[in-house]
Amino acid sequence: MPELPEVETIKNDLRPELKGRRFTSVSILWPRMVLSGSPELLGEQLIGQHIREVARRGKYLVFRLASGQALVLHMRMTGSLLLRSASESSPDERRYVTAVFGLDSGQELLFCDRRKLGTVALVDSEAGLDRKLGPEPLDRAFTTQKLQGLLAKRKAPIKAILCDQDVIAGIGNMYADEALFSARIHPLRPANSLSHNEIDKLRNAIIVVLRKGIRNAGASFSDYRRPSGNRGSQQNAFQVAHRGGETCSVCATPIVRIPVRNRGTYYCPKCQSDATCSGS
DNA sequence: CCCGGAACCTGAAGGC
DNA sequence: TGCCTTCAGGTTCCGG
Repeated sequence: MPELPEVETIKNDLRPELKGRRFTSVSILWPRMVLSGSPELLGEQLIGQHIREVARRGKYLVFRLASGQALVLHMRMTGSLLLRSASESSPDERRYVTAVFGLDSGQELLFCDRRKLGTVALVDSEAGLDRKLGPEPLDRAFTTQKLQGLLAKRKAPIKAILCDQDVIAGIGNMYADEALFSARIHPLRPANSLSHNEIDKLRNAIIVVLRKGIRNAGASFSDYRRPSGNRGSQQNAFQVAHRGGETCSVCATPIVRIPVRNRGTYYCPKCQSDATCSGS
């Protein structure tokens, strides 16, 4: 489940390898992953193009091309990117490959995706991404005041709002739970019920939790791998995410799992008091 | 506009 | 052992 820290790690790993490289071949094994036109057209337009920059916006990985176009990839839940010398990938790695991008370095970029939900699109501009995504939580512009504005008038559970890409770009199920635990806020609290102090704590928690995730190269609970094939280590550092039944590191109360918008949500019932409490 | 639920996707895991 | 059900969660769509 690549969220912001996972995609950021992929970007950081790929950038030095791919910057300045040229696409020499494109092979789409799962046609439905291509959102822009046909797989054939994607290949036609991509082959020969140089990669000017590797970037990230929210959970999207963006290859900025010399032509001004951009190749935009999304891993969804089970997607990963492996960078391998041509034909050096193992059968295990090949098993779920949905696309192969050949490069003039002799390397191959493999899009691996067990559930085939990942997507790729060649776009003329990144403006479409900016239109549909909220602010980057690690930008300076993501202030407490900004977050307060985003949460105002939203009465849905704060957990659901944090995962809404229109509100903030890049936070998903795992890091939302971690940020709420760190800020000691119950996941079911209506977003507009948070006090200014709580919003301030939440903003700081979001930033700290995401930065820690990046420092640990992301969380490899299931399919996520770095382009080298290595795992991240953030899964070992989570306080509550995917830790149902284990004891809270602060108060030893068992971590509870509840559905919020049909998503598994982990929290400490003592540290994150209750949903009706309006905080201090 | 806002909210919640369903659908999409398919392998893994667990029950019997 | 094997069949069946349930689960996973990012995004998109739809109805209220």
